[in-house]
Amino acid sequence: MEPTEDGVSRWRRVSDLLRAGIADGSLADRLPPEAELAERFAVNRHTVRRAIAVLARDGLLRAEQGRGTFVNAPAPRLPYPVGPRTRFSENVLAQSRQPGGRLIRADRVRADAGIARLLACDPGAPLHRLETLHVADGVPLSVATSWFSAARFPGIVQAYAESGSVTEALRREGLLDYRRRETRLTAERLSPGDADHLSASPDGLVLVSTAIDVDGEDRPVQALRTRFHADRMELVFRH
Amino acid sequence: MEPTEDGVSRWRRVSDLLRAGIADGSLADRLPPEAELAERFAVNRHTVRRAIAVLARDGLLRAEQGRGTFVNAPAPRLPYPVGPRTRFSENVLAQSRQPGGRLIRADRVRADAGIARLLACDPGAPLHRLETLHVADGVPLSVATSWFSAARFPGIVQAYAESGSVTEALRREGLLDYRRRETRLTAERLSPGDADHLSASPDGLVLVSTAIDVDGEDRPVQALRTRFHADRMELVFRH
DNA sequence: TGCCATTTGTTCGTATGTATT
DNA sequence: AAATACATACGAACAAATGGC
Repeated sequence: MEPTEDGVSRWRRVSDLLRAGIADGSLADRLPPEAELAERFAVNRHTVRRAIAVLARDGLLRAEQGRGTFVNAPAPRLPYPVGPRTRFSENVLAQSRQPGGRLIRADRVRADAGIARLLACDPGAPLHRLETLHVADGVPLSVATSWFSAARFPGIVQAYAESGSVTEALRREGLLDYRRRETRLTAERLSPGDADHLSASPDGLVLVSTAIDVDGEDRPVQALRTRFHADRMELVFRH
Repeated sequence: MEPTEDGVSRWRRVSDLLRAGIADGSLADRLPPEAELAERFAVNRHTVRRAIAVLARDGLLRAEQGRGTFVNAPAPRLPYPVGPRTRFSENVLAQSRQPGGRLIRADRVRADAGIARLLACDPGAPLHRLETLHVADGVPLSVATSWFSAARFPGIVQAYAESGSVTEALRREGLLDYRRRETRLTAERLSPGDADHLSASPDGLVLVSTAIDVDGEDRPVQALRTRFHADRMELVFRH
């Protein structure tokens, strides 16, 4: 028997092919019978069945005995406007959904070179680092890591934990208003930890936004690295 | 002993973890010794060695007997500012690189529902569809599909083929200026065709931008779906 | 109604690849 | 190098549900 040359098992490869076919619409509505798929992918029907089982567990497919296997329509992506005054709660409420969030982790770190440049502080400066999860109607949409000056915002962790909102936490720390200065975007694969928090398949994709928020004097107050689940939302920029 | 429950062999998982660590910078410059990595990932040293061998073959790592294993620095991402007046050539020139582009394909199509909504035209309206490739210093950065009204811009294909620039082609068709109204962003895996045009590995990622350009009277002139190679550039939004 | 083709669900057995001891 | 345990893959047969005639 031929080995799995690239370290990925056959059922997994078939599963990925099916997932891609569903995503690009070439497999619409109803899947061909297992026997036909087995022939098409040159694998045993067991292998096809295992691939289907995984996708069914993820909610993409639904197998009905005697009838066939069907493609579940995916939820549409939630539009997420990004601008100078982006606020997660407002964006979610604007779509008639219930926003929510929770603190995953908080710790104190020292600024590395990259963060120091973003926050315009000295490398090694003490920072609060927060890992937060953001949900709409109970569905996880994004995970964010944010860095704040520990000197300027000593109680930010406590304030966030109590209020569940960055805007409100900063207000309690004396900052009445802030705005987004810059957003940089790339795409990445989900890290295992993020996949866990987002209740997502580990081979999903995220839009990674690295952003700087500044106060009224244009001084950075927050560095932010947000991983948006690419299947669940799309970022919208109005120019 | 934990099995490979998810269909991916252990050396492959370790390989992916190392690749991710290299990508996000948590494994910089020099790798820890194999024995330490084996302990960290809770696998045998043989497994770590196999994982490293794969990455070394791909050029990400370089193992030197008796010294250690080192990370080869990847090319940095090209920053690509996006705003109301985004022009590919200007962005590339601003990074001291030589912009270029070529027409991959051009044909006439009829507007489907989605494009009709974007272009504010009737479904079924005749359109020119252009598939274009954009490069900097000979490195492919993005592939774009754009749609233009065939009635309003009858010679757009010819004009683009001759000038290699959308701005210039529209000018020849009588449109002196245009601007970006909206950009929507998601992330996807590379399609096989795009991977080919971008000279990229077929499991690479793209940032997918769906945008509308409008004329002085705010009427849509171009619908645009651009796939930016996520490893080669990052989109920058100033707010 | 019953019959039959189709399709998914289940259970054997057997062989091979993978990771560790 | 050998032994062990587990995961993956294939083949064959049969059971159970569905739908058309």
